[in-house]
Amino acid sequence: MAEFTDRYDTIVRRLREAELKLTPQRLAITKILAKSEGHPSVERIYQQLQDAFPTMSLATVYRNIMLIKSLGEVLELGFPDGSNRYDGNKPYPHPHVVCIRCKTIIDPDLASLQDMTAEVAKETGFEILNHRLDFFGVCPNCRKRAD
Amino acid sequence: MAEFTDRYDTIVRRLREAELKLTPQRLAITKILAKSEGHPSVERIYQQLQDAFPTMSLATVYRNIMLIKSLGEVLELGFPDGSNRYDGNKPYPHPHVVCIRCKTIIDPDLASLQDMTAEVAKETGFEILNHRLDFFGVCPNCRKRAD
DNA sequence: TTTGCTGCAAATAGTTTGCAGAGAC
DNA sequence: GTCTCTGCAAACTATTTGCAGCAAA
Repeated sequence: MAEFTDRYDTIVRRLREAELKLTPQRLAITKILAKSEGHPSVERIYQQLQDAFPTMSLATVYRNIMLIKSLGEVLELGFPDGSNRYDGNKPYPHPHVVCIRCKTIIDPDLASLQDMTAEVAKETGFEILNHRLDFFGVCPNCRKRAD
Repeated sequence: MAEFTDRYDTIVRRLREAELKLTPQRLAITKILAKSEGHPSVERIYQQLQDAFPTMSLATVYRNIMLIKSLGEVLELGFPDGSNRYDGNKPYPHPHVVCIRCKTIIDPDLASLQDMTAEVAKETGFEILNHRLDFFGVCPNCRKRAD
C-alpha cells in the first residue's frame, strides 16, 4: 500500500512541477495508474471511473495516460494483438508473463536480464535505450481448467 | 541465397499441402516474405509489388500474410507504436534490435535466452508457449550522424 | 467446372484532434 | 481573470469484411 501511495505522490508531484492542473479526472486516472492493479487497459480505466465520472470521455483517459507517459511515469505494454495495457507502478522496462486465455499479466523476477542488454550493445554497436521482454503462455489456473 | 529459396520452397509446399491455390499474387508475396529483407511492413510489400501487379489491393497483402502466418511460416513483429513488420525467413521467436531513428531491425545472436524461458516457467507455473524480446536504441550509423 | 481468390469499397476498432464551454489556480 | 482541461463529435489510421467477377486446378 505504501508503494501505491508513494507512486501516486510521485506522479502528482511531477504533474505539479510541470505546472499542469490537477483536475479530479486527472487525479482519478493517476490513482488507478499508480496502483496499476492487473495492468489495466484504457477501456478498463474508463469503466472503473464511470461511477465517479459518468460524463467522462475516453478521450480524457487517452490524453491523461499520454501525458503521464510523457513524464516517464507510466510504462505502455503494447501487445502483438494490438491491445495496450499500462503499468504506472513500475514505469521502467521489466519482463511480463501473459496468459493467453485469461489475459492475466504478472511480473516475474529475472536475474539474468541486465547482462543481456550489455551483451546486445557489445555485439551490435547499438546504444540500447530500452527493451521489452514478454512471455506468453497459459497460467496455472487456466491450465487446471483446461484438463 | 540457398536459405531464401529453401524458405520459399517450404512455404509453397505448405500452401500446396493445405490445398490452397497458388495465384501469382500469393506467390509474389510469399517470395518477399521468404526473403524478408529488412523485415518488411505490409505497406512495404504492397509497394514492392506495385510494378508487377498494379491493380493488387492492400487487402490481398493482408489476407496472404495472415494465411501464411496461420501456417506458422511467418513471424509477426508488432511494435509498441502499433506498426507491424514481418519475418518469413526466421518464423520462430527470436530477439530483435530496432533503431528508433532509421527503423532498421537486426537479429542479434544471444546465447542466454533458452535458460530464461525455463526460469520463467519454473518461477510462475505458466506453460510458456511463446515470447518476444526486443531492444530499442540507436544504430551505429545513426549515432555517427547525430554527432 | 468447381471452388477459392482478388479487387473494390464499405465497415470496423482503436486512437487522436478541433472546438466551445467549464473549471483549476 | 487567465489559460488549461474536458466532453463531444468528427477525423484518422490500420486492418477486416462482403460481394461479384475472375482464375487456378
